[in-house]
Amino acid sequence: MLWVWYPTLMEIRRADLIADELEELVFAGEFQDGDRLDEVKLAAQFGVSRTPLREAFQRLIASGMAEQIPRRGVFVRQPGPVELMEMFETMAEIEGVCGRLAALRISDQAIEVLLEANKRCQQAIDHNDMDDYYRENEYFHHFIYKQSGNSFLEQEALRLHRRLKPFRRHQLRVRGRMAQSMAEHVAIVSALQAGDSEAATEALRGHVAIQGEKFHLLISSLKTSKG
Amino acid sequence: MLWVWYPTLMEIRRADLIADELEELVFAGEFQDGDRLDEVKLAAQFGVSRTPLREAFQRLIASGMAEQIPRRGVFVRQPGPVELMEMFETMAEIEGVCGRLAALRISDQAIEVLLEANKRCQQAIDHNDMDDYYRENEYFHHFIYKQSGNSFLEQEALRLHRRLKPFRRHQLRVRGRMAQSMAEHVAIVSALQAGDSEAATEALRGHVAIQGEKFHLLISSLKTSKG
DNA sequence: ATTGAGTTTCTTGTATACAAGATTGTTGAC
DNA sequence: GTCAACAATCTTGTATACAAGAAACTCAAT
Repeated sequence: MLWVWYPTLMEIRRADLIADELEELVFAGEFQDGDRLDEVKLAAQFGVSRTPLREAFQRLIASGMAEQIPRRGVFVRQPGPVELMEMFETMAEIEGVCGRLAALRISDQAIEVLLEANKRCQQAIDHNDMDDYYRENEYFHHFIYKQSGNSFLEQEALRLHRRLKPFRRHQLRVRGRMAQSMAEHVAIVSALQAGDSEAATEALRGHVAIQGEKFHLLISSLKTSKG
Repeated sequence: MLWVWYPTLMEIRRADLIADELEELVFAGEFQDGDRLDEVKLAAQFGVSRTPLREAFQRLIASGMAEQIPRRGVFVRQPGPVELMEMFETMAEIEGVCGRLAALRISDQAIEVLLEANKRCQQAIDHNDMDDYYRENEYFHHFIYKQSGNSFLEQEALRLHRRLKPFRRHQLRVRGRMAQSMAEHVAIVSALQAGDSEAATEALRGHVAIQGEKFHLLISSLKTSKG
């Protein structure tokens, strides 16, 4: 027998909603590294019982945002400077890989899309609209992940990209960073257009890695992300 | 006040044990793609209530081994041929990255360790001991992940390596594969020793990618993994 | 004041109870 | 026989109850 499944409200599970909210809270720096996630307090806060909370915890644990010690509790794990550097380096390498594969597989049509995206990035710079630039930049990168032609890799890249989001947010404030970033984008598209996988790898790796290299900026963003 | 924490039995949580067992069952091919994980049946099977099971499910879901449809249930997701190819390609690229960074950072002492590991690999070949070779090969790769000097990347590599384990298992049975694999190992160590990041990347990428290229073998291993 | 055994309280892990959506089965109209 | 409405049943999602380990507290001995 056959029936229809309406993909209307996919999230009727409070546990999922709570997991989302908790992730936001951790990203927003509402918790210090090592803070215990108090089941009872949070249950009261969210107006639910402990059950859905504990399911939500498992999601945070699996994504590395929290750690569970049996019979002790669940503790949030904020990445320290070293781990952050490692995460940025990994992101840079993975983006490099996406670029490599994209250079081998991208279509002319997709190149056009990237050129359009870059045009919008340039407009954002012209208007000095940082939020807009951030949005367009994100689109640019996500689109390249997709052009790797490997949706598994794409998902992994998206996952890490999302995890690093809160630490990348303030990077564009650095004087002249937007313009530099834009120039790198142009170089990236050129490499992709030329089908030069080497150049695409290097361009993307460098483009992302630069964000991880400002050690003091990272640390300060860590310290100020709370307020 | 201070107290001591004995890291004796870390897993007193039945939920964690069950998650491990479920992962094993999925890896072992006990479930078909799309099979529903029946809470009540499994609860009876494991001799626990639904609660720990549902927590275990979240772990499978987070690792992509199962999918949850609200109000419908949790369904196992076995990768099809296409996704498997993508996962192997991603693994190859990530190992390439590990090799690249390792070439830049590996110590002479670590090189010695790899040479020793290769010696043991060769012995396994001489004795035609496939299990032993498999074990030594795994050690070899894990050790290279570590030499990337990036423990975040290392963890990601380990995660994917583990996820692909069931599909790599039968690869060594291919005629002459062990010897070829061994030769590649030698080339990899040479590249690392020379500090040649390019060569190390290529060598590792090729070494892993070869496993994903036997499309029919993968498919057949998919079909026969059940029996 | 410090230590440590014994006790109390708190928290987690699991079982069970209950509510609501999803599936299946039945019945009657056509 | 097909289909639709309705009812019965099953399954999931959440709340609550209970058991046991961990942390905090008490208080006597030194």
